[in-house]
Amino acid sequence: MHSAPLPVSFYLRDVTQVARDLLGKRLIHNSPGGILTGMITETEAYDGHDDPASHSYPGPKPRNTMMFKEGGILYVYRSYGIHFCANAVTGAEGYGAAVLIRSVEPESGKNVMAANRFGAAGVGKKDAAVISNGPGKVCQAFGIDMSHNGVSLQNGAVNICDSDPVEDAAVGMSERIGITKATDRMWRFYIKGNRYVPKQ
DNA sequence: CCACGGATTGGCT
DNA sequence: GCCAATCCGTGGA
Repeated sequence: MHSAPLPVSFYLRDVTQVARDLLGKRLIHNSPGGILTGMITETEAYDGHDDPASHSYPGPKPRNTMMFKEGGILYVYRSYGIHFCANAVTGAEGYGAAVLIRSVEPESGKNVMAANRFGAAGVGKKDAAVISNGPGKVCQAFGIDMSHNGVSLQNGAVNICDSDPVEDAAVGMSERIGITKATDRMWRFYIKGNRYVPKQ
């Protein structure tokens, strides 16, 4: 029931393995509005070497600094000038890989998440499936922004805690969404049939 | 200094 | 299905 944050060693493995194993784990944000938790239902791997789609591909830059830290921290970036996307950094110091959290199934704090997404007046008036079924939506619902870039996932306000593994038969794989490079790699992982996972 | 475009989303045709 | 919104890192002049 009460599970511990995943240890740093969990993240010091191949990024595709971490992306797959993060399915079913619990994302937790002890936010100003209350404790928010949800089960990770969809991820994508971005490698530190030979992956043109990765932000780390051009090498260390001001924006991607956190990707090159040791695994087990959060990398947040602004997408299309409007949204934020959250990643779990993986690999050793200097490697430059991360797992994008694309969708989450809300567990605790659903009303706060709905308020974060739609405003207080929108709570209870929108289809729940649309609260966190995309990377920008996850960050908005969970109240994650650039202030969380680089925070530890073990002992800060944002954690990822252990939970029951998802069996192989329930894991779907596909090419990554929304990219134009290295589209041949099947580095998107999701829980089949989950209503918070789009494009199945 | 300036121009370009993206790991997205939601609204309109 | 198409496309605008909107920021800022990055790269070329």
